[in-house]
Amino acid sequence: MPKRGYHHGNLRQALVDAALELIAERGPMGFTLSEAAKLAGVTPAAVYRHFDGREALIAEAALQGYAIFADLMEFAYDDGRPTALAAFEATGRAYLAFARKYPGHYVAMFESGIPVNASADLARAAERSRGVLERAAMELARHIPPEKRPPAAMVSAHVWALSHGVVELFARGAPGGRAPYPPEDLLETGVGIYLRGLGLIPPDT
Amino acid sequence: MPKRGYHHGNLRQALVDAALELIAERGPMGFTLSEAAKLAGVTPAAVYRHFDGREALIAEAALQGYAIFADLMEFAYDDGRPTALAAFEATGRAYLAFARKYPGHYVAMFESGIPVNASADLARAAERSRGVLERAAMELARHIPPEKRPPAAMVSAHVWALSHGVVELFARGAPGGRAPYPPEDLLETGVGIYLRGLGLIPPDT
DNA sequence: TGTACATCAGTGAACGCGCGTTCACTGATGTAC
DNA sequence: TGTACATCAGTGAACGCGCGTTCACTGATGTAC
Repeated sequence: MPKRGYHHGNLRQALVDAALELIAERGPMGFTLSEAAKLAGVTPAAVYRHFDGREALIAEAALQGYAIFADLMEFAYDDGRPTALAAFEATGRAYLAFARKYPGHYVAMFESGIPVNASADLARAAERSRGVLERAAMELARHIPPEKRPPAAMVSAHVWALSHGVVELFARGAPGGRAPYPPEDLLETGVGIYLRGLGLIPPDT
Repeated sequence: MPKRGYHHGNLRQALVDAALELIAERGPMGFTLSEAAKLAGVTPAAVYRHFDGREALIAEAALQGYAIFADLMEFAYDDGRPTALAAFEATGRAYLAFARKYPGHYVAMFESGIPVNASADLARAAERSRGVLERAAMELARHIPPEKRPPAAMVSAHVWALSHGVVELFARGAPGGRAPYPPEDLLETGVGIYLRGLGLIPPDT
């Protein structure tokens, strides 16, 4: 829709997209409201028709990110098919894929310092995405004898932390020098060893 | 040493300390050169006697961080005593302890976007700290039968990623809501399960 | 011990700049008749 | 189909502010004799 001229057509979303681009490029603190406006082809003052300010703009970006993220995770989990184990691993891979494909959203969600309870919508969206990973962990844990079964919330926290660490350290500019292995491999092998530790994969495969 | 008056005495370090405080409080992008100068009780122009600019100041903070970090890791590793396993676990704990005790340094090192190869000194300091974890992983791996032994660099990357993820997600403001478990416990259990997966801890303990 | 002088760390005024935010406005779009 | 009017998204000028950076300077400290 090449709506040009005085009225923009869909400035609200254009501003979010501009913010995402700038966030991905320069970090959550590395851009200004005016830059986002300029990138969207609009005067800084126009932003105030749609957002209360910079914070609100980032919050909207994070919100959209959580929605996409949750959808992706749910799709990958696929209600636990074909097996709880395979579905769990797919969820981990989806995490990394999301971080790769939507770097702006990822940073807005996890590095912008925006608290999840900044708004009810945001809290709900974040809760939904966390829920998928936790459900995957819970289904998986059912295959462990109860007396040595760690809480599902703990398992999902472990995998989440490992995934996040891989993204931050090895899937980006990488502060620790270049990545020794492709991030995908690192996550795959890491989760594999972890699942062996839980007794969910036979030790000799 | 209450040196007051026209000359500061040790402005260079005072500026680094001020920067660290501001970084810990507001993130690597959340402070200005002028603020750091003011916090050190000095005119913005005075900064240029000691640093080329904001970047150089942060780089110095990161450099000092890497030095402390490497020392801490080496101390915790203690040349593999009492056992390779115990020393490895101690190293992981030291990682978390460092992040807790030196938040400004930690952020300057891993979240400021300063590339490690910004200077030779920085690269060397970063290399030294990474070396400790890698050596710990290598010693540990010697207890695994060679044919199923993952490369030491991979093991250390796994543990590093897990530690970093725990720090970022659960040891701070925490984007995913409040931490479900204390970060120390999360790392301890996570590493424990991982080491079981490597066959380094018997599966029934 | 005292005096003259060199050194140099930090001052303070100045600059140009881009920021966030406000405001009355303008002109494109949609609707009623 | 045409005309009059209401709506409202985006303009552009204006503001005060704090930033980074420069510069000639000042005054504390150290040293030579």
